[in-house]
This record gives sequence, C-alpha cells and structure tokens, in this order.
Amino acid sequence: MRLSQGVEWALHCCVSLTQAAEPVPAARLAELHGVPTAYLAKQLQALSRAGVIHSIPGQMGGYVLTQPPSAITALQIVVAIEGDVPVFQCTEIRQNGPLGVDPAKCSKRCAIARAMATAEHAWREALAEISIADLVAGIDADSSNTAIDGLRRWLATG
Amino acid sequence: MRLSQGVEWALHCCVSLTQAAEPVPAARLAELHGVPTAYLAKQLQALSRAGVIHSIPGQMGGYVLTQPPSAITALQIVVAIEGDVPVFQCTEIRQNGPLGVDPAKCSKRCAIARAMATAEHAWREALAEISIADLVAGIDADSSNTAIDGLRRWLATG
DNA sequence: GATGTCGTACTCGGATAGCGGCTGTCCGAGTAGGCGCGG
DNA sequence: CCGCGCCTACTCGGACAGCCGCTATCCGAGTACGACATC
Repeated sequence: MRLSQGVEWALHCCVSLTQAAEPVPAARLAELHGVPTAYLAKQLQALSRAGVIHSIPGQMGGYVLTQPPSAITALQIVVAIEGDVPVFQCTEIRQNGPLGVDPAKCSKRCAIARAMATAEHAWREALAEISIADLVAGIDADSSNTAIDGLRRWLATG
Repeated sequence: MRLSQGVEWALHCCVSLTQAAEPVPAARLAELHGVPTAYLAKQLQALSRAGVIHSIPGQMGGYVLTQPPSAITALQIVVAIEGDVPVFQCTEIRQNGPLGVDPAKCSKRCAIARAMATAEHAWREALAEISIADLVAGIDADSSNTAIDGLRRWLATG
C-alpha cells in the first residue's frame, strides 16, 4: 500500500502557494519543484475540484489557496488526491462459505471492519491536526528562516 | 490508496485458526471463506514468511498460529501482507528545481515527511493495539456466541 | 507379531499470465489583458 | 483624450497511451501416513 506521489506534490504546492501574492500557474509550480508540468496539472485539478485551491484562467491566471493556511489540513489534501474511499474495504466475506451469516443479520458492520476503521480514524484524526501553516512553520524552523523567504522572493520575481 | 484484499482474508484466517485444534490446510480455509484457494495460499505464504503462522507439510498438514491470539496484532498481519514500506514515501523534491536545497544539508527529514510519518505512526499504533483475541471477542459478542462455536465445530468435523 | 521399506496422496512453495489503477502526456475550450481604431 | 472592439497569448480542463503492482492461477518439491513384505 502506497500513497500516490501526487499527495507529496500537492502538499509542497500548497506550502508554496502560501507565499504567493498572485496566482501561480501550474507550469511555474512544476518548475519550482522539478516535476513534469502536465502531470502536476492533473493533481492541481484534483485540488481545485475538492475546493482546496481556486483556479483563475487567462493571462496572469493560475492557482490560489481558497482559505488561510491554518485552515487547510493535510487530510483535505490527501482526500482530494486519493479520494475519500476507506483504506480498508470490507468485502463481507463473513457472508460467504458454509458458515456464511445471513445478510439480513448484518446490520452491524463486521467486527474486523470496525477495528480497522478505528485505526484508520486515528490516522485521519492525525492528518486533520496538521495544517499547511504547521508545515510552513516546520520548514521555516529547519532552514533558519531562509527557505520560506527565498521561496517568497522567487515567486515574486516573475 | 487501498489496502490489499489479502489483508482482509489474512485477518479472517487468523481468527479462524484460533478455533482450530489441528493444522488447517489452505484449501479448507478457502472453502470456509468462499475465496479462491490458490490466491489465498499466496497470502498464507506471506503470513508464514513473516512468522505469524507456521506451515506443516504432508498429510494432516496445514497452518497453525505461532503465538496465542492475544499476542498477534493486526499490525503484524498488515505488515506481513503489505510489507513494511511506509505509506508516504518522500521523494525529496525539496532538492529539485531552482531553489533545491543542498543534499548535504538534508540530515533532517523533510518537515512534510515528518508530519506524514507522525500520522502514519498513529495508524500503526492503533493497529498494534488490536489483537486477534480482540477480534474474536468482537465477533463473539455480535453473534451471541454462536459464530465462534459454529466455527470451532466446523473445523473439528474434518 | 514386530519392523523396515516402499508407495501414495496430500501439503506447501515459488514461478507464471491477466487486468486495473497510477503515471505520464497531449491538445482543445475559455478567458483576461493588450493593442488599434474610431469618436 | 476616452471608449469600444478585436486579437493574441496564456491559462486551465478533460481526454488519451504506457507501465507497474495487485489479482488470479498453475505445476513442481517435499513430507507424513499407510500398506506390504520380510524377519
């Protein structure tokens, strides 16, 4: 099991967008991160559909965050890219075989599915606790406040 | 992102094995759960390699748990089937592009990777808290103690 | 009757095809800005 | 000098191939049990 690579790109792009004063085109974000433009555009479209970022067409267009960085969570981004399907999908094999239980008596979810859902919930809770602002602060601390400043300058010098 | 279907099968098989007094062949477990025998055998091999179950060849052979149900965790089973690769794999795109940081200065992991790892750790912690014995107890409670008893009887009547 | 040997049937284990989803790419629709023309 | 219309260039958005990993399957290696012949 592996998270799509687009999740990493999307997280980095959202962090970058926090430092932009104007809309940033997909091509520029791709150049910044050294990734294929066309494929990154696909991920940005997913973020746009999920409402995390807003797209502006035409000249001087690009992408902008729709909310302040502290209001956007890593969970929103993961869900936007991966979809909101559960990681563990119960196929109800308890209803199969010679001892299969009556489907009519399956009002409660399978105990195994419940347990796995609990663990998955813990993961999602942790992701929801991570905001883009937190990530920016973390990067800032790591680089002694140089990385974010450099990013802002690079984005300003069109 | 989706967990392999084998995880669900492996969990159900481990629960079933807790009620067996003798080794259970893969074919019998497949019949019990109504799944393809050959593919289930593949998952059982993975569990065997991980040391969760022990295989006994020859007539009257099959699979047995290597530890008491309370000592086997859902995390062990997930790792056995999926491998212990992290869900979020950082490709270090912070080193790419015009603002790429010097690889020599990347002693600390990327702040984004750290945050994602924290969330993943919460998931693994939750999975480690789930034992096979817990799952058996949950199923037992759901069915008013009929499902587990029926399972034990079915396994006994070769 | 006890024992050693052989044969058989059953088990697991790894190696082999097939398909869906992520990866990577392209071109068309739509829009904002800039320029030129007319008033 | 101001306003309007057209054009261009740039942007996003969805539709189209390619490859890797999960899904599904098969056959061979190895072992324990049972039967048989022998002592």
